Amino acid sequence: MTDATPLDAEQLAAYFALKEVGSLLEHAVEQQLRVDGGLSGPQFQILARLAGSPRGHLRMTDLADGLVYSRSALTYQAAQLENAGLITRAPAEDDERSTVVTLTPGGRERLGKVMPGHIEVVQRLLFDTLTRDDIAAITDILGRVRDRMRTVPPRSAAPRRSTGARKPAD
Amino acid sequence: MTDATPLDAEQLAAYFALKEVGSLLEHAVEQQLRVDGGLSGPQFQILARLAGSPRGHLRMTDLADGLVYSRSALTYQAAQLENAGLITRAPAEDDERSTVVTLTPGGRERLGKVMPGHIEVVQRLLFDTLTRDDIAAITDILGRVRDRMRTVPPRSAAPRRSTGARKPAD
DNA sequence: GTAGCACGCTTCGAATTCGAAGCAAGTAGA
DNA sequence: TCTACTTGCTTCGAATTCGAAGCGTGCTAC
Repeated sequence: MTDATPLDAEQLAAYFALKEVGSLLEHAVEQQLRVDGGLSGPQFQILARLAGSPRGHLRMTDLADGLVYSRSALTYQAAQLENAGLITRAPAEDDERSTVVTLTPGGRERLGKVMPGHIEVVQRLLFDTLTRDDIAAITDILGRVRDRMRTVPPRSAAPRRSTGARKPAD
Repeated sequence: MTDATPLDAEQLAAYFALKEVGSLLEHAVEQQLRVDGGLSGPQFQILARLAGSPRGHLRMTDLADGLVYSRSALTYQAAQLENAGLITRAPAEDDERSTVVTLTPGGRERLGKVMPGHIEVVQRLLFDTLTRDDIAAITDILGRVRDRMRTVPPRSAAPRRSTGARKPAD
């Protein structure tokens, strides 16, 4: 069904803009986090999610579901954060398999230290340029896209043409 | 969380939607590229930029400017692509310092092999959900944001505080 | 012409990512 | 209870990223 209809110019522009903005924003944010609080982007996300949860603790799986990282990367970062004293890890009481991650006071404090700068960067880079209508528009549009992405099957089916990938990357 | 002039709910939603969509799209695309043509995202970007340039060749610096990677990562990926026979590298004639990267026929072919699938994925994930108006809207909005981001100084310029008082995560 | 600085790219070591494989705990069916 | 499957997390090795340092080349002032 999808003919090789190339993306038209409008679409290409939208696609590139999306990718570029995402990357630039991410870079700027990571820079700020590192300078202000010695946190990496992933680490900040973990702490932020914990802070946002009712009791300041979540299972590893719950954490992973919200993030885009692999399980193993999460394990790695959790270990880093634990070493830094920002979180603790303990087996869940009701299920020995699960690991419950808890935000320590130190973790909460660190988060408080970087939040103002974080907000400032996002404000300056992203929202200073945008009107409320703009914000509403992209929230609506990207929200729909996100739901769609979470729904659509991961396309394990190869495309019809030139199956084979006959030359691995070497 | 604290109330230190936080982003309001609208802004937060927009911010998260942006980050999430960017990440999901990137992951999906990388998956497809690897399956269809054994290319990584960065590699694809390099080839695509070369293909889009008038003569199929660019200096390393020109390449780097368009991408978000560090110089060293670009060098690494260029070496990979050269080994795979998809590009060549040669010193520039007019400036011995510069390296000119050229797309080989093989590189062009490889690009042709992955493009249909690439387009399909982007179509399915991103544009099937969007109307033309949506597309125009995000192109306009994100285009403005991108220009802004490329312009605004990296924030170390204005507040020159904390020359050495920064504490790494340890 | 030559010293000094700027530029373009590469090399280096450390950190972080991923997927696959491994291990322990839970669950269901006999 | 025993066996097999599922689930949750960690470990492992390879690949990729980054910034700092290194090395030629080009430019400018003297």
